[in-house]
Amino acid sequence: MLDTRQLRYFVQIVESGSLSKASRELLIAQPALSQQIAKLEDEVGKPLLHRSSKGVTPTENGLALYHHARFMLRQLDQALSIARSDTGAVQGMVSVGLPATTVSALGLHLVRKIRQRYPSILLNVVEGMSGHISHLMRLGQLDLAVLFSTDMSNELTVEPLLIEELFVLIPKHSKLFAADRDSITIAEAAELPLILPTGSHGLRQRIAAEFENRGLGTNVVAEIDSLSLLMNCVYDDIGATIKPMGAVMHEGARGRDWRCLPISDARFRRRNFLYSLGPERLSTAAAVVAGVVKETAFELVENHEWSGFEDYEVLKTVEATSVMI
Amino acid sequence: MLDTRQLRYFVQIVESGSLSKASRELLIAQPALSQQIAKLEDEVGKPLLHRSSKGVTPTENGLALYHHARFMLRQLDQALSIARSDTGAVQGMVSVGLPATTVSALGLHLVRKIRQRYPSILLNVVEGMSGHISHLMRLGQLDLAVLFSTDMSNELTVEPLLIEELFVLIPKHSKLFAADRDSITIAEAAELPLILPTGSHGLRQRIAAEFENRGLGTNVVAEIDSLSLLMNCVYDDIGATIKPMGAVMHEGARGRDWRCLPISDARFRRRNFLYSLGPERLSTAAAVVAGVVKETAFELVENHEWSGFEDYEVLKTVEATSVMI
DNA sequence: GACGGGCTATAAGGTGGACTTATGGCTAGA
DNA sequence: TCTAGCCATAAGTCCACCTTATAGCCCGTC
Repeated sequence: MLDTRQLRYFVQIVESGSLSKASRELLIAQPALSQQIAKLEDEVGKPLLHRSSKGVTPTENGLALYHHARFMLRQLDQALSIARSDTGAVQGMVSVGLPATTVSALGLHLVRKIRQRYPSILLNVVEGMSGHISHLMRLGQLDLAVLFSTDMSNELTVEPLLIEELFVLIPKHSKLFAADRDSITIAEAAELPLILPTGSHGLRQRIAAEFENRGLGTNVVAEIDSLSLLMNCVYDDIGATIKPMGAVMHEGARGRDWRCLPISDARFRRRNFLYSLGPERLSTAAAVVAGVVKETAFELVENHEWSGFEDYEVLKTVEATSVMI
Repeated sequence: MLDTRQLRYFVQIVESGSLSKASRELLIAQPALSQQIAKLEDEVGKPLLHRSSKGVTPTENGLALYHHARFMLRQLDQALSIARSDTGAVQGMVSVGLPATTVSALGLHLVRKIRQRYPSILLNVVEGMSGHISHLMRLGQLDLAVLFSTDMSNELTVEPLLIEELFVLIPKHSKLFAADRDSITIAEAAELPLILPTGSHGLRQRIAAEFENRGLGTNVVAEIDSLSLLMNCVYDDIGATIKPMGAVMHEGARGRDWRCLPISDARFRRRNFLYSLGPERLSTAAAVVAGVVKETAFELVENHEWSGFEDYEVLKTVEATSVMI
């Protein structure tokens, strides 16, 4: 377990460029520094410094640790001053876990709003696959998370956020599907080469299950867990994918055009839920951020700039072709 | 100085809701925890826990520290794994200091590019007034910074980035200046009520100096160091301000319209420079980010979506009315 | 009301980690 | 060759963090 003292010493050594100089600046004997650095290197398992008669320079591993250590020491100062402040202001660190498509759909608007309304809130957005986000939420490492099911711990609060529809996504220039079609059947989708998340992921499993239920196979040509890499591969026409609109919302700005084909006979939909820590552990700042998340989601639904986002309440009247995933 | 062990104990206590339960989970005697928490409270100077016979709950200050501590403990794990990794990949933490208007002009594009091209780079964007950014750069707490002058330490590398023009900014609905005018003279600007940064800031001083050189006073009605607050006040028609285009670049998305009046007889321009740590301390990741910063700036200049950004090289042929601030 | 169990705080003692001084080996420059 | 600067290792000291012991408060059950 890294220790702040070790990090402080290490940063000073890298900046002084020498153990003896650092020892003078820290007012500590040089052999103590030598021992502490040796101990740190043992703990990391790699050499962190090149030693010479002219002093020390960091190795690549040492340099990586140096930059990280510097950031963290700054965070420690911030933590102290925030913990010391008079309460009442809406401030502090709030950690929000968002799946990648949700980051694309909501992230930028959320960050803007928090920044402009609550400049004292330090917003930490953690992006990951939903399995990973739910793991972090369970570990108590997040204040808020957007997830797709309601099977989580009783200690967390959960409320519905929105419903998103899934589309078959291919690049505009794709040869995989007739250019004049603006929707696709589920049987046609099953015939396409598909790029999906790996088999352990919820979305993948439920799509596969729906295909099976209709006697269709899945023609998965690649399994990729990184949204940006997955979208890059799809754009190379390696295969199609099935994702909510969030996956392409900022692709236009990158000069990439997409076709988003609704599945006409089986409209795949996915519920989004907002999880938060229970009230006794939820900070004022996190409660505020939760409100802004909900507001941002509401605006996404209401302004209709992008299709495929629906209010959670509206879908109480269920379409015959709707498939909840 | 906060210590990681203290933070680890504190987080576990808050999550267990009791010192005795936390001591069992950490495999440490309860009195040791009691002493460490008392010590932490001494250091912070505020109570962090409410004690009762049923256990403990965090105070507001305790809750703020809890969330911050959790984030930092996660960062420690990340630091360890990054320091342990085999080198060669472009990864690690990179800290970039950007003034507020530069964040507006470049920040979102920069973050997008880094995220998509180098997902292993953890980009830490530090926003502040340029005085503060240059202070952090001098302290060695940043890898890169965008600043407006070249009078910094010899140990840093500096290169020109772009030139931005300053405009008198008022809301579209403003009564401060005739609605049919699309430029303003410097004498007219001096007559306006102005909201500027405080007197110690470079921009403020240079604007005041240019006014004085022409026998004009400055009619400053407010001094505000926060760009968002300053822009809010300007939008309330309290006064005008003088800023680069970056100050309004994302205001349209908030439903706020602005008039950006070039000063016709004294075109205020400001050079932007990119500072970086010297080569022996610049990580591969930071060098990569520097390249992306330059690329993003270049695109801003080239695509002409916003006026007032010029390539550094082009302005070697100097306009008669140009005033370098 | 008595008892037991749970809670946190304080005191006192022990020990190992973090410091110190001492020393040695290596390199570079005059 | 000598001097100065560098980092590493050894041995000794001391103090911070742990331990056990104890006390006080509370709540629930009988």
